[in-house]
Formats: sequence, structure tokens, C-alpha cells
Amino acid sequence: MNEKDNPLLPLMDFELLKRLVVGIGEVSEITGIPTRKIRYWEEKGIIQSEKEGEGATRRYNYLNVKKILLIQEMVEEGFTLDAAAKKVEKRMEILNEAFRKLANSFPNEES
Amino acid sequence: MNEKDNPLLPLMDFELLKRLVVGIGEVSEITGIPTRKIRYWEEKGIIQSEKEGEGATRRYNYLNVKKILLIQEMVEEGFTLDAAAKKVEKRMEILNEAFRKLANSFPNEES
DNA sequence: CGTAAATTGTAACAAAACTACAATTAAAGT
DNA sequence: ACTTTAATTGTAGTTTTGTTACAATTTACG
Repeated sequence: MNEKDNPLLPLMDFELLKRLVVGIGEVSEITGIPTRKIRYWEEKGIIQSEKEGEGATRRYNYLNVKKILLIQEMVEEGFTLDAAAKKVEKRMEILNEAFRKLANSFPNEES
Repeated sequence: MNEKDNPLLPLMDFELLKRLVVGIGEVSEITGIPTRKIRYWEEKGIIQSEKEGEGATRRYNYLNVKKILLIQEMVEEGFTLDAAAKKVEKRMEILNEAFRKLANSFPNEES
């Protein structure tokens, strides 16, 4: 649990990383998935985005996008959407937890 | 230089991180700096953003935002904009290099 | 073929961002 | 006090990006 001497310490600002949230157009650029499809997946409830207030636009953080990429991979491998979603769900639990722990192990927001 | 056993390996997708670019409104939210001011700093050339094509909107990546935060700190400490920019410039060289090296040390885009 | 899953189209509207003017305020020097 | 430069702000008019809510189409499979 002790992260001293971690070479990333002076570089990674997790507080910042957490707040780096991109719009749906950007997600589309990154993943190659059309925005329409991304919204559809979200309607189905298999992916998530944050909405600040009412009538605000969708925002996706690092892990939101990561999840989309993972689902895409599975689908390309031949899984159905629901099957892919289920598989990725478990994977995301691990990633979420790892991310949480990691963020806590970088206590100072020094650059 | 050997990064095996790095606890971040299964978590950090640097290819993704590099592409997580936020709009100016988001930068404003993150930093507390009004968009108008951010554009002004950019006009002056002391900060940067990426523009995909012509007539596209500004996008800021992790390091772009980091730089803005650093300049803000220096300005709050009493430096002039230009002085702050100069100081931060050197700091960013180090960060840029560290970031580059780090990205290379995470070779696979496995989650 | 029939059914459910998955994707796509789009009109009408709303939010976010842009430029290009100009004005205002703050700091520093003489 | 006045001038000059630095720094910030205001905003109108326009463009880009994103939204919802309808429906239609395509794909997979028994």
C-alpha cells in the first residue's frame, strides 16, 4: 500500500484526471463509434455518462470511455451486447476499485 | 526503466489518456477561470489548445490543463502573467518529458 | 418467415463555443 | 496626476455540438 518512490508521483494528478470529462463527440472520435450508437447503448443502460444538471450535455470520464472501448472489443469478438455488457461489468468493478485505491495513494495535488 | 510489477499497468491506458481532451467550458469548471480569460491567455500565446480542423472548437488535453493550473498558481502568488508563463514553461518541459517516457513504458493498450 | 436485438435517420430544438469588435480595470513608472 | 502597458471583461451575432423523440431499417437466429 505504500507508494513512495512511485515514479508517477510527480506527474499524475488524479484530481485532475477525474475531472477530465469529454463530450459525446469526442467519445465518438476516440472509439470510432457513432454518437447515435453511443446514445443507444446508454438508453439500454449498459454504459453510463454524467449529466451535471438538468438539460445538460453528456460527459464521459476516463472509466466511462474505457468501458465503452471494452464493450466494443467484446462485441467485435462476437458477443451480444448484453453478454458483452455483463462481462465488462465485472472487469469494470476491478478497474473502478483499482482506480479508487490509486487515487487515494496519490494524496497531494502537487504537479 | 523497467516497469514490470508497476501496479498501474492494468489500469492506465495512456493511449486513451492522451485522447481525453476537454472543451473550454470544462477547463473553466476545473480551474475556476472564466472562459474569456482562458481565450485571452491563449491569444497571448502562453497556453495552448488543439484544434482538430478549421472552425473547430478548442480542445485541451491533460497537460494543457495542467499548465493552466500551474500558471494560475503562480499568478496567485503575485507573478505577472509573462513571468508565470516563463517559470511554468520550464516545469512543463519536465512534465512533458516525463509523460512521454511514461507513456512509452506502458506499451500495451490492455486494460 | 417471424421475432427480437441492434442500429440508424432525422427534424426541431437547446447548449456550448467561436470571432471580432470594444471597453474597462489594474499596475507601474515618471 | 497622467500616461502607458498589462490584464481582464462584455457582448452581439454566428457556428458547432449535442439533445430528445419520434420512427424506420437492418441483422441474427430459431
